Amino acid sequence: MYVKIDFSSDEAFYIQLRNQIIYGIATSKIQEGDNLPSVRELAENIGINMHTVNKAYAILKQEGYIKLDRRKGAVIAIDMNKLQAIEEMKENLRVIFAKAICKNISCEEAHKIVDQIFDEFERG
Amino acid sequence: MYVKIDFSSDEAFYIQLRNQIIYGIATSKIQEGDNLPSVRELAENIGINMHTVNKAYAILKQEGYIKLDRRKGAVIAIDMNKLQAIEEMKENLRVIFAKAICKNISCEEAHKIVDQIFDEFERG
DNA sequence: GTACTGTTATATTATATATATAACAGATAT
DNA sequence: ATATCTGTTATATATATAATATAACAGTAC
Repeated sequence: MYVKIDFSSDEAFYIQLRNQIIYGIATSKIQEGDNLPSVRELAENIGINMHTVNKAYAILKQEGYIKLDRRKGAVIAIDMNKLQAIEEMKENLRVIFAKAICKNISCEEAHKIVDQIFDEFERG
Repeated sequence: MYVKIDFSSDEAFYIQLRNQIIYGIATSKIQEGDNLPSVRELAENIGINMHTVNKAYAILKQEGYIKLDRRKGAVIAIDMNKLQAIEEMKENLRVIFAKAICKNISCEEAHKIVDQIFDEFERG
């Protein structure tokens, strides 16, 4: 599970880090029960501050992707509240597909792209 | 075309405003050639600062949703660069569907939700 | 001229981001 | 017991972004 931060990106480090860990779970590079590096170790590896990693972990915990174990540290543990996850997904998709409609992207084209992305993740 | 800002939201005012104008275009409440209210007028109506509205307009212009006419002010004018729009859409969808896969939402379920959202916009 | 556009400049306040140093409580191994 | 590892909390600082305020500018229109 390699993590790379784009220091020239306008996206906050802790958001980039959170997304990459979510990508790791989606592509099965890390899975339920696996433990993440400690905040200090990961911060050292990436070259960012410990508190920035800690913020990413805190958000992943709050969003239901990890749990924190005093012994093992941060452990992948998906909170499977599908209804809630679907509602949040819908809200995010509305903005994206509103843009798509403005740019004349059809529902069929959107479906093709959805398949493409799911394929990407399933192939790792 | 009514615009409402959620003052308690953690989303920036100018982002909320931009999104609502995009929703307006996607639902055909406003269309190609229509002009938006002036920055001062809209700011007054919503109860926010002129510069915040101006920022939203500047972004909408940069993203290819409006053009600025010295005479008419801001006018809806979609820049139809589909390839670019599709690439941007893909990038945004990756994060959302990575989350979906973590939360055990299937590709089929995603497709259903896509249809739902496109329906919402087409019905207005 | 007067009134309307978006735009720019300058300044201020508040919040978010990222860093740094330090300490704490619980777990673990030596 | 001591040392070492967890996440967590506290405090402080620097920087960037967001939102506001007041003011002016260059076109356009009546």
